Amino acid sequence: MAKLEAGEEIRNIRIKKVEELREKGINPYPYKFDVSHFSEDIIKEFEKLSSSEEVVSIAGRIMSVRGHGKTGFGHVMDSKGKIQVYIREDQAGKEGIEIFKMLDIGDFIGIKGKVFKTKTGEITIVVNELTLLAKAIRPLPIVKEKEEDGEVTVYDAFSDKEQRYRQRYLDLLVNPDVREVFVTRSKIISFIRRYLENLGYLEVETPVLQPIYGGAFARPFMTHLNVLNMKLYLRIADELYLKRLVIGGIEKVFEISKDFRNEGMDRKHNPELTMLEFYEAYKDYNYIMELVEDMLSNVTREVCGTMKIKYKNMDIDLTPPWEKLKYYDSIKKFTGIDVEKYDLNDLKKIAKDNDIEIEDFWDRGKIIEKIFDEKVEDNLINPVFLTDYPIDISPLTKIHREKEGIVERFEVIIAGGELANAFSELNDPIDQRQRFLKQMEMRDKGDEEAQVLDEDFLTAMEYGMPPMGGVGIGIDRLVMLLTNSPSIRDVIFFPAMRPKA
RNA sequence: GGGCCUGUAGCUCAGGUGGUAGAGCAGCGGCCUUUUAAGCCGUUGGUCGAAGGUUCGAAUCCUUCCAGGCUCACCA
Repeated sequence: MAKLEAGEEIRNIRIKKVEELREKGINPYPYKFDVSHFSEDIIKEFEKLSSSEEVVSIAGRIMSVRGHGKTGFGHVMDSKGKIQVYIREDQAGKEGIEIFKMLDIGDFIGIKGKVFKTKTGEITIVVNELTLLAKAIRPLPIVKEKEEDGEVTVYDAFSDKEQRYRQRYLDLLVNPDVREVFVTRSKIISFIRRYLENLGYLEVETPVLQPIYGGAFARPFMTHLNVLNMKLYLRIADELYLKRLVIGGIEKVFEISKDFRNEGMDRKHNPELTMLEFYEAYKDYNYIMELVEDMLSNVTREVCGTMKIKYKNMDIDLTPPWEKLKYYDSIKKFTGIDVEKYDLNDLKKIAKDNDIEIEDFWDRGKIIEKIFDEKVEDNLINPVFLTDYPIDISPLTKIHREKEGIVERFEVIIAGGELANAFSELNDPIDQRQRFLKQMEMRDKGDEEAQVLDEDFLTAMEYGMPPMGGVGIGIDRLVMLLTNSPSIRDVIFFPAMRPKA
C-alpha cells in the first residue's frame, strides 16, 4: 500500500471481514441470485403475497441495519425502492444471523422469505435465507430519514455538490430525487424519438470526428487521426451532415447526439452537450414551428403531467399556441430601439450608449444580437417563437421571402433561455458559398467562432438540395426545464469537472 | 477572467479575539427475538484542502496555490 488514504481504517476492517467470511466458507462475491420480485411489487401485491404465504426473493443493497440480539431489521434497496426485512434466528438459522451481524450498509444481499406486516404496520420480509451477494469495503455516505405524518426529514444528507458530481453513483444511491431527474431525462428522449418516428423520420448517426466542423458558432475540440496523419475536429453540430443525407434522398431525418464545444462551463454550458436535430424536405420554418410546438408541449405533458410547469421561481405555460414575435419587434418592445432604422455606425453608438460591449469588426447582425442577449432574452419567460433574424448571424438560413436583410429563422425562448433554433434551410448553393465567404471574412477579422467554408458540403449542395425546414433543440436545457433543475450539471450524470488536485 | 463564499472524522457540521480538536450519525466491543434517525453501556478514528510565513506556540493571523459553490463577464 503506497499511501494511507482517508478512511483506510474502515476499509481494512471490511477487508478483514471479507477474509473471515471466506474462512467460514461463505463466498463474499458469488455469481448470481434469482430475483422473483422488486421491492415495489411486494408492497403493491402485499395482500396476495401474504395470504398465499408465497416465498419471495429480492436482491439489493442493505441501506440500514438495526440489530436486536438474535433478531434484526434492515432496509434493502433495489432499483424500484426500499423494503424492510426482518431476520430472526429461529427462521434464518444461526448462519443467517451470523452473516447479518457482519453486514455493513452498502453490501449487496439476496433475501428469500415470506411477507408480513409488523405491528407498526410496515410491510416486511421475514428472512428464511440470507445470501451475501457482494461485500462493500468502503462506507457509503449514510443518510437517515425520519417519517412523521408523511413528512420525511432527512438527516446528514449527502449534499456536497462536488462529491455528488464526482461520485455520481453515490449520489444516485443516496439521493432519490437524482434518480428521478435521470429517469425523466430518459423519458423525454424516448418520447421525442417515438414522436419523430411516428411522423416517418429516420434516426441516423453522422460523424463525431469531422475534418471540417460546422453548423454552429463555437470553438471546437481538436484531435488527430494517426493513420492518415490528419487533424480532426469533434463536431459542434450535426447540421451539415444531416443536410447531406437529405440531399441523398432521406427526406425526414433526425439525430440525437453529443456535440462538443470548447467554450466556457457554467450553469447552462457543459463542454459536451446533447442535441436533437431534425430536417424535413419540402417544408419551411412555419411548418417546423408547428411541429416543435406540438412536440415540446406534448413531451411536457407526458413527463410533467401538465403543460403548466414551474421553473425556479417562474410559472411557465407551454400550452399551445405559443406567442410569436419578430426578433426586431422583441428588441423594440423591451428597449424601445428600432434597430431596423439604424446603420452600422448608429448601432455601434447605441451599443455604447447602453453599456453594451462590442468588438470593432462586428457587423450589424452581431451588434443587434448582442443587444438582444443583454436586454431582451431574460424577459421572455413563457414560450415564444422569435422570428426573422438578421442575415449576418444566420449563414445557413434562407433569405426571407418578403423582406431584405433578414432570414427565415426562429428560436424558441423559454425561461429566458434559448431552447431551439430553426430555419428554412438555405438550399441555394451560390448564396451559401457567399455566406461562407462572409464568415471567413469575419474569421479573418478575429471572430474565432465564425463558421468555416466547407467545400465538400457546397459540392453536395450543388448537386441539388430540396427546400427543407430544420431545427436544433438542446436536450440538456429541455431536461433542465422539465425537471426544474437550476444547473446543467444536475441533468448530466458525469458533468465535466476539473481533475482533483 | 472579476467579486463573494466554502474546504475540520466515512457523512452532516461545531470550534476559531492564537495554547496542536469536538458532536451526532457511521465504525469497533458488549447487551437486547417487532425495530425504524431503534435503544443502552463502552470505545476507535483527524498531518483541521496544500505549501510557505509570522509566533515560544497556528485549525485559528498573513501570503500563495489547489478544488468547489454562487454570481457577473464571456459563451449559439
